[in-house]
Amino acid sequence: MLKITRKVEYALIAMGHLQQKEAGQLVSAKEIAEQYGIPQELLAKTLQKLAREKIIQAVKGPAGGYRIRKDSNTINMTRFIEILEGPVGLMDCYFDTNCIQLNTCNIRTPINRINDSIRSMLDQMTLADITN
Amino acid sequence: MLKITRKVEYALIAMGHLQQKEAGQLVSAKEIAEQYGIPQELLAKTLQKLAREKIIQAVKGPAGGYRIRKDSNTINMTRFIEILEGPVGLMDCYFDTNCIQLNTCNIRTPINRINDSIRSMLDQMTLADITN
DNA sequence: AATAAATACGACTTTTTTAGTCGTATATAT
DNA sequence: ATATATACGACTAAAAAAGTCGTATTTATT
Repeated sequence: MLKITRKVEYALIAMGHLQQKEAGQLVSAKEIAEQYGIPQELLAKTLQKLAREKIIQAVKGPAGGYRIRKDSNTINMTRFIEILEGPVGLMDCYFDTNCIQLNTCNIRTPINRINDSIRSMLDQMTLADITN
Repeated sequence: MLKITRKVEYALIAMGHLQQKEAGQLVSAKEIAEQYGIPQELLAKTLQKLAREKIIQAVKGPAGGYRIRKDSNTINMTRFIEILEGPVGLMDCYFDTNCIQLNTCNIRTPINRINDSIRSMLDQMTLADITN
């Protein structure tokens, strides 16, 4: 429980790596995958998601790869995680109110308070806090 | 990600229910399961774990069931969750250092800082905060 | 123009985890 | 005795996560 998925783990490792490079320098998914011993295909798909959301920039073709964007370290962790995994919530009913037990449920409110706490913690944390 | 498991969810619902009863009153797993529409066997096993850890008290035989212990609402959430699910950590390496990538990993330290924050949040939160 | 190396992306399979079920033993009030 | 409750391990089913594959597209290099 409360585990981060590999997708996020790999993405953070990659962001950390990109951040160390000089501004504008491109690094391929292959290079990162080899260096950290993670599956290339999976990392690639993960980076593609980040590129779609403009967290990083992708360049095609040989000698292509990914590079950090200037403001990428201002991205907060809630956003980052949700790009890769979808909604961050201890229970589904934080977002989705289709639960049949909603009316009888006696813990929804307090659980969602915890949820708020975790989210606001992650909101206040930027990528730079992790990768620097 | 960051989801709570059903076991914990069911356990919290049950604790909330028990807390509402008068001190010393017994409630069976069956009764709780029926009232909240959750699988009886699963709830029973969950409550058994809590009983083993002295969070609640079990009484066998007809008219038996479970009751709250006087101090059960002073139990902190980290403890409660870990009784049911084992170690709370965003990554396994928070507890287990068998990861092959430990030396090349560039995110272990920062991730574990987040982990500490979440844990200390849960440490400071008692069952009473949830079930009252 | 051809080639090779990179991203893009959906479909698929495998593995792991979580959820739920079942059988059997034990205790105990009636 | 019997019925009803907890106790608990083994098993099965379902869901989620992890990983793989195939194919298309872009583009630097030759």
